[in-house]
Amino acid sequence: MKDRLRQQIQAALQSCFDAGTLHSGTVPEVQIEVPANPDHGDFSTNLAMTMARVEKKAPRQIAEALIAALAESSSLERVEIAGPGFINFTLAASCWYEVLDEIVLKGADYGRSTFGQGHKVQVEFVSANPTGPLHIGHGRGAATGDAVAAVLAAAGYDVQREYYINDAGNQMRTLGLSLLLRYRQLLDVQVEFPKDCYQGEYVVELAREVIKAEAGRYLEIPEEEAIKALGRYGGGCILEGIRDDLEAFGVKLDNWFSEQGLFDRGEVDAGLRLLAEKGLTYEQDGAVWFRTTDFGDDKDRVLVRSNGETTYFASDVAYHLEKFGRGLETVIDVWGADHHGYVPRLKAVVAGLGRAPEDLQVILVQLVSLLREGEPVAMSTRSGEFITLREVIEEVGKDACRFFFLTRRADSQLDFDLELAKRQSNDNPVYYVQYAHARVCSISRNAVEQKIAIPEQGQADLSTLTLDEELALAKFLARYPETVLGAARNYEPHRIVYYLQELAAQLHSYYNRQRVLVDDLATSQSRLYLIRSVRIVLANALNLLGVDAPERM
RNA sequence: GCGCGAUUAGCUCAGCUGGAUAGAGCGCUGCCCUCCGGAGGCAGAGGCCACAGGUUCGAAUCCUGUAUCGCGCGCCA
Repeated sequence: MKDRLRQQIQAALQSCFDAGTLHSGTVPEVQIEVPANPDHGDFSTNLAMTMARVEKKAPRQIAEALIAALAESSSLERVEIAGPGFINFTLAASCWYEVLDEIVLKGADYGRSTFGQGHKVQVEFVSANPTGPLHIGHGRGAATGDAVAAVLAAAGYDVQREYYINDAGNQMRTLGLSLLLRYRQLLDVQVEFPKDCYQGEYVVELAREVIKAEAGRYLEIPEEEAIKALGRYGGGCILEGIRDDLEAFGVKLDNWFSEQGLFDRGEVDAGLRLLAEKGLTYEQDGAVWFRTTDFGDDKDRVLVRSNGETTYFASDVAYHLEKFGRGLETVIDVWGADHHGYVPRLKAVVAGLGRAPEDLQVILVQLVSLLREGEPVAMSTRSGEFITLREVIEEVGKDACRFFFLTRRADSQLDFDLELAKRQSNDNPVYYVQYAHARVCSISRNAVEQKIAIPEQGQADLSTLTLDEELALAKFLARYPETVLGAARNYEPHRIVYYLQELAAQLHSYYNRQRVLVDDLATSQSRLYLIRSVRIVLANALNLLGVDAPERM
């Protein structure tokens, strides 16, 4: 709708140039927006004001010339100049009826676009170390990454969802050691359990399983060997648990990428060599450094420690080299906000690899504070008393959990109240939105019972949809595709959440004011057609968030 | 100390990349079920968009400075 109007305006502009009523000759970008105030029409443009300078003419004069040149069009009901020089357009109702036909025609595809067609992007998210179960913060990262990926896919991008498994660093040794120590304790060997080992109860449980399966075998073999084996075993078990949790959370990854694999294939060495060849590294104090300061970082970073071990950062060089080697054009990493200091150095990596820094996008996800009836729920990773994602899913359900995680922009802190998330009332936005969907389904069921046929695509006589709130609904539905696109381009899935809440509100309001099923058959049918469109958009939007659209609740 | 991010209604937050009279939910006040699901709706009160400058036709939005808060600053991952 907006695009069509834009073309009309551009054509009018061109004919103004041809006729000499305007003479700057350059067609600027035509910005069209939906005015906040409905009295200002369906769309408005500030074109006359932005052109005032080059045209050396008053905005209103420019606007008049433009309007005069606008081709006669049945779709434009009213065009007027307002305020300092806005041009406001009001479209005929028939335009909005077409939107409904389009929605019903496209169904689940309504809202999808080809904007990103041909572009390969990857969203890497969660990527929690396999040293402990996923906690609530990982859950927010998962919901965010998954929704960003979904929104990008809807915008036409070719999207991969990936989990990077940190299975190569020191933390795997620490896990092995923690496991071995718990194992010894369970077998009545007196040992001290150091602070920097993993404190969580899950380590004890893992140790118990090891005993069940292999009894006291690890008491006999050399310590380092036992640590290694147990680290590998424990990491594998924990990763399985993570997979299960993500599945329960409705997150499907396309790829699980192992850091260890980078070493096994020699890609870490290859990455280091590449940087060296480019002259981006140097040796100092026995360590190898990357000149990240050349690319705006605060200080240079170590790739290879003086003891010969590579750093996590070296793995990341290899990993991102590998990613771009796959033909990905944009790589999106979703991180906890406490890692924000890491952004400049990874941007430096990307630049050092010869890519534009924008080819790497980092989405920082802020902390989640867990509340219960407004009171903070204590959690501390250090003592091992954290709330796992699994527990929260089991308590409040996948849908409420995902929805709440996405109600705020990623980089703002989130208070997540468990009791509120479970409540089944209008305090709770998840139910509010899902209920709108269920309500529409319920009305449709009643229609079927009353033998009122819901019109097929294109078969509805919509001229009975004359009420303001009906046209407002259609207009709002028309904005869904651009909402999806905006969410994709900005990596901001919360825009979908706000859209949903607004759409649900309009639907509930309409429901309370008007009956859908009335005595007049034509009116009933056109209204059924309208709410059918609403249902489609609600379902599509919820689907992007990974939240179910129930027919009954 | 340096860097990053924030600051919008009593509370929690949006604000469509610079537009017209700044919005929503919660909370508060008062209403609406002879009605397709009240898990709902309507109305009201509530604002110096942290502060001070600047950019321009126009600023919550962009720039500079100040204040306050959060986070980060290892040859850890």
